[in-house]
Amino acid sequence: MTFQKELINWYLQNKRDLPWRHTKDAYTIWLSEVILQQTRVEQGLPYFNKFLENFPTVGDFASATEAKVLKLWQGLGYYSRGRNMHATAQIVVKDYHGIFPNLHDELIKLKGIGEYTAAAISSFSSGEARAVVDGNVFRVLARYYGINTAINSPAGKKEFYTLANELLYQEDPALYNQAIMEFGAMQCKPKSPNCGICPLNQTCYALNNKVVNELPVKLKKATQKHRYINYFVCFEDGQVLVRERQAGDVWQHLYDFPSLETLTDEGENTKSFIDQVKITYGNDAHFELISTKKHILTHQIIHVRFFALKNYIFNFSKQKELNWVSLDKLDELPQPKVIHDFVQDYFLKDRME
DNA sequence: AATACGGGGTC
DNA sequence: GACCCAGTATT
Repeated sequence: MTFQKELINWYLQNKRDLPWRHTKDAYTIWLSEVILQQTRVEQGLPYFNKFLENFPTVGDFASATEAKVLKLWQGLGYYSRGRNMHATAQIVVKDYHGIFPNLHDELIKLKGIGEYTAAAISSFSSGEARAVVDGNVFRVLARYYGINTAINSPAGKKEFYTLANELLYQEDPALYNQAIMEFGAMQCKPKSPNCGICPLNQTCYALNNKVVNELPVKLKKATQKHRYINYFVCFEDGQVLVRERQAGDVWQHLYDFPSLETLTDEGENTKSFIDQVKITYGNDAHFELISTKKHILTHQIIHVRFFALKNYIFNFSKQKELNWVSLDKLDELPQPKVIHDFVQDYFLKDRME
């Protein structure tokens, strides 16, 4: 049997029953594909259901506020995906009469849709012959064909895309694309795959040459940066002072609190930290540590401290992103996970959901 | 060509 | 702690 037919045969016997596999609707498939970018199926699944419930059509998505979209996205990470989806939904309503494109060359123009997602949506919804190349496909091809070009180098990308499109099963691109990704996720797993039961084990280069654990090759990532963010929680008359995060950093357009960032782990009792607080919030400002948390992101390790702040002065005219909100309103705002956890614990733990 | 962008799961 | 996940956009 050919490589392609082995994969399809394996897929038909082993595939998971996933909701987006029951439709050819480009909008629904777009929802699933963007949600699943850099995200495991198990993590993305409840978000897919939530988005489809809240936004049954692309028109519903387009007419929502960005804050509503980000609130639904809360906890999923890589929030630009949500913001780009919102922008794309509005483009589709405006320029495509609300009919989601299903051809690669149109899809690739839209925000948040790159090579992978354009291939996925077009093949699944229109049957277009475009090979998907995601983390699973890189791994399956690298191992089976013994390719040691780095998958995150430009040369590697080109090489893998070329091979993937040569291998594409022309009779049913959608089925083959699903099959190779599912095979990578379930059988040809990153760590300790069970090669003994693999239908391709007789002809797999990596297995036959004992390099399964060496492939695929990936260039090492940069080291993580440590950051020290001190949040100041102001709570007066049932209202909390929140800050909408702006462009140029993580969590764009999500809400947190006024903060002071330090370059090193100073602690809250050093003179320089106390001076910085007084310069920022006035000489009478008083603060008290509530809790600390280490929050790990891909490129940074954020050491977070929460303080209760009293007797402060804010220059609201200079910081338009600051706003007082009630606890009910706060609960409706999209927040980074580290903030949401704090808010739940500190303000809302006694409330019913 | 490198880096930024989240959060969770696995070993 | 290191690596990975149905990647994309920006520099």
